[in-house]
Amino acid sequence: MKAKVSNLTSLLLTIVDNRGKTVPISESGFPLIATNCIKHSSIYPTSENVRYVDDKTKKNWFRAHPKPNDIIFVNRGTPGRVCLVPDPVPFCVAQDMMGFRCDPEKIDFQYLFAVLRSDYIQKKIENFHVGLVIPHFKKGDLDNITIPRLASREEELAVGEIYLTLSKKIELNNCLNAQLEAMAKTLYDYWFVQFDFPFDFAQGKPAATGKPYKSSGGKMVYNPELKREIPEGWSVKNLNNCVDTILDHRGKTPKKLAGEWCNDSDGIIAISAKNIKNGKLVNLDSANKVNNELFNKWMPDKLIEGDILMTSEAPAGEFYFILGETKYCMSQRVFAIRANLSVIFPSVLYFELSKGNGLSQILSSLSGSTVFGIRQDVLREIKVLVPEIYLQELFNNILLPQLRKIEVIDQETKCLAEIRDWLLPMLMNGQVTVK
DNA sequence: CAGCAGCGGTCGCGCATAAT
DNA sequence: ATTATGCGCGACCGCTGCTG
Repeated sequence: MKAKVSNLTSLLLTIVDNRGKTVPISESGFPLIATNCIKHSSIYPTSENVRYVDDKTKKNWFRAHPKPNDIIFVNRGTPGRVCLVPDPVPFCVAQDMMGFRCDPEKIDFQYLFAVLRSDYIQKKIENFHVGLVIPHFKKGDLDNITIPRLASREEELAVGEIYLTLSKKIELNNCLNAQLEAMAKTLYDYWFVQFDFPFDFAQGKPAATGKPYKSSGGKMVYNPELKREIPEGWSVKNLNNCVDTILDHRGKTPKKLAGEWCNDSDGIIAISAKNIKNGKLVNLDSANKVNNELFNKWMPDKLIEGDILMTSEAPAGEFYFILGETKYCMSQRVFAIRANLSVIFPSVLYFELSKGNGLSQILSSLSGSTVFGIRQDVLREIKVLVPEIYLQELFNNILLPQLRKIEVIDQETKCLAEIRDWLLPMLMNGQVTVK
């Protein structure tokens, strides 16, 4: 039986298109999103690097604005990436993308959205790339994109809804984690930046049930190294004096170790700077891998729980706290900082470096001509605020379970995404049907 | 010879303009 | 006016070759 297909353009009522002209930007106003906001990791556009347009521009400048449930399609850069437009519409769209409005008589947007995100369509779109330097998808080629159709609109809607339900659960998880992370940061700020950690003044020591230290008049002492007051009894040390070791395998390549990258699914992931972003490991699918033999040669000293991964350049100063899975190979541009447990808890050091006094020092210590980075000897000189050990323990007891929970939720999210992307093609070709 | 700093090249993005 | 593509830059990537 010949599979049913529809021409993409025949399914659309309108195409919102503001390509070819540059939107006048203002300091504030209504958000304007660019192609970098359209990612398959999110149903709706993200708001990274958003710019703004004023009211007048919003009203008069655009040819058209997207409406809720339109599908935003990227034309240039990574052509074919799509996101849905939420209700109400919280942005205008800049150049290099188009908004598809489905004809409800002909197709449900949920289904078209899922299909457009499938590997099948994404690969098709790749074949139409033009442009010598930057891949570009021509509007005219939309006519060449055919959308596979199922036996009935009900089935199509069900497929679209499965895709969206899984995607929404993934977003919910991400949202939950963002909140957990924000809570952790708030606690850190409250205790170690504002110094309002709980303190039992009668006993003269930190206690979970105590009063906020600084605002209750706890004694502060001026510290010349940090150039500000810190609680009495705390110290400031060079990072060098807070670590057991700093693992550094930058510059190692498989060739040098008489091996090669291995693409087996059971290979060990080699993490480079590009894989660490905002406290998470990212894009691990595209990371290089090594086999066990090479791994042992490369990393005689393995990573352990509590190690802090930090990028050294391009960009410098991204962090990841290792919990749970530790079997990673350290590739280019990554240090692993291992806390000296008699001085500082790893969780405290992680927050101090990535959120507290560390990051600004790291960023101001960068050097280099083409690529900016930090040298290991400079990194070791970074000043670290070391709280009283008992307070560190209190903090760690609260934070560690929370960080673990975040890790577990991230794993679940990853799993859901795998299921979704594995299921979609089978739903599309009718191998699996929804009843 | 191992460790590691940083170089040269590519990619993708925002924007502008050439082509139609 | 609309559509296609060139330009320049910063982010990023893999690797080379210097140095102790």
